[in-house]
Amino acid sequence: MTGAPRDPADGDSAGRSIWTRPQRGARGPAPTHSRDEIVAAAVALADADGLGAVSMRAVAGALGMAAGSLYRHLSSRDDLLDLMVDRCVGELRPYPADGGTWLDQFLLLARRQLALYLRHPWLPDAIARPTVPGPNTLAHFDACLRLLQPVRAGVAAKFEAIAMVTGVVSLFARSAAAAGTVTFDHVDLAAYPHLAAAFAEPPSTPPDRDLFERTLRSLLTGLLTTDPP
Amino acid sequence: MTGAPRDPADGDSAGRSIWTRPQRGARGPAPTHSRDEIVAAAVALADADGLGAVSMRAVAGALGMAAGSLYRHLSSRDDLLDLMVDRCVGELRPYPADGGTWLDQFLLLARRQLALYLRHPWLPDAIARPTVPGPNTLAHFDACLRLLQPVRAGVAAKFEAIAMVTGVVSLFARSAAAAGTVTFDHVDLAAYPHLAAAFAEPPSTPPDRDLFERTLRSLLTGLLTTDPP
DNA sequence: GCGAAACCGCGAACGCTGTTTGCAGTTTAC
DNA sequence: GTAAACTGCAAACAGCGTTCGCGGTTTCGC
Repeated sequence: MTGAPRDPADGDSAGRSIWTRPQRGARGPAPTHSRDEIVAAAVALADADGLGAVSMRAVAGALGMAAGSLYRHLSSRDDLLDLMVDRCVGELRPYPADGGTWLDQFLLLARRQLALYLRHPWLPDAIARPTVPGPNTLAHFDACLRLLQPVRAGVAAKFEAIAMVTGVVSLFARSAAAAGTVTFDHVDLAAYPHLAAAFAEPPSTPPDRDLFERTLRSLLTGLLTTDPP
Repeated sequence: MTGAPRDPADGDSAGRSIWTRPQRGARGPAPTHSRDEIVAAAVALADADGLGAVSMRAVAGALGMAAGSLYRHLSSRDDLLDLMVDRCVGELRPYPADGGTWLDQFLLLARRQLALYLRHPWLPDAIARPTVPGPNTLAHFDACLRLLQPVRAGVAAKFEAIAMVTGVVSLFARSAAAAGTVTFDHVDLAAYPHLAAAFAEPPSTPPDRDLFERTLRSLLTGLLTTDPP
């Protein structure tokens, strides 16, 4: 007979999130697949065909298990996405050690972040969702705060700056992924004189090789250096 | 008898998009609902309960029609979202007339954009999707290019700047909408010394009242003024 | 050692989604 | 006046996230 025992996948009423939930119970048989295996399979699926390809049935199928079985390890697909995000954010380790300007260090981390988002093009979308920060995300935040230690600004301003940098990196990653996607073909530009003029111009020089660095540099100095503590 | 006539909702093989498709045929009875009515109902739904509430059945239900009937006017839900975006972008009109620095003018437009995104919190998400630009979006682009006319920079750089501003405005809108949502409660901060120190500090002064303007100003000057043509 | 409790994986279901399709009924063109 | 074209509807389809009850397996307490 099976009663109504504690389901480890439950929210547990006290707000037990995926980060504090034990990976397996202490009583039953060992799970045939670990949580890490599941998350890794999901990340592989997302890397290959985007976030939309990460369906419970697809993830389960990739591991040779039934869709419903996933709910022994996770309580929802959102949980899975949170785990995927945190797993990939972990790839940012190790964080830059001290040495150099705080700005240079921060830009180095931002570059690594951009590379990460290009490696996992679905990450910006997954992060845009309301997310419960996991250990790796917290560690990343912590590292950012450490780099910003020499900056004389309030914590609120620092948090804003960190969030803004993450957002701008996402923008760069998205625009890089969407390069060549947007097309103005088959559009009658007669009603848009400035657009027409812009397209009539000879293709100007590509804006800048280091647009990324210049953008973030001006952004960070603007946000943090002129702000009184 | 009903053969296989040209379905106006078809992509039409020649890439006939939603923007070039006629609103109604020339032969049958008049549609009981116009395309604008449908889009308006969808926008109302999204404003009230988010993009997720914009299902074909919900939109159709709000207008007292069947779900399938929507496909007489649109060829997909993506089409509907494109129409919604362009409809709301139309609220940016009229665009700032000449008078003042180009930067001031551009910031004024950006402010209106931010207000728009706060009025329709789903807009950033709908815009993040790959989208076919509609007439209002094109007009907005055109207006941006007009404002940037006095700037000596290549068109590519201007396009980058416009996209970046739109993106940053989206970031501000999102962070404003998510204010108070993110919580670090019930998290063991022992392993994250800098995070712990940050929360231990007395709540510092709110970073800045005009963070928005300062950010965009430093961003735009960084992107456009130091760039050789 | 043994019973009971807890846990795992499975398969079938539920309600929801976007979309397609045949079927009237209505309007217009020729 | 007939035929073509169009509209709307109801039903269906595949896929989605999620739930539930079921045997089989492992571990705890005695």
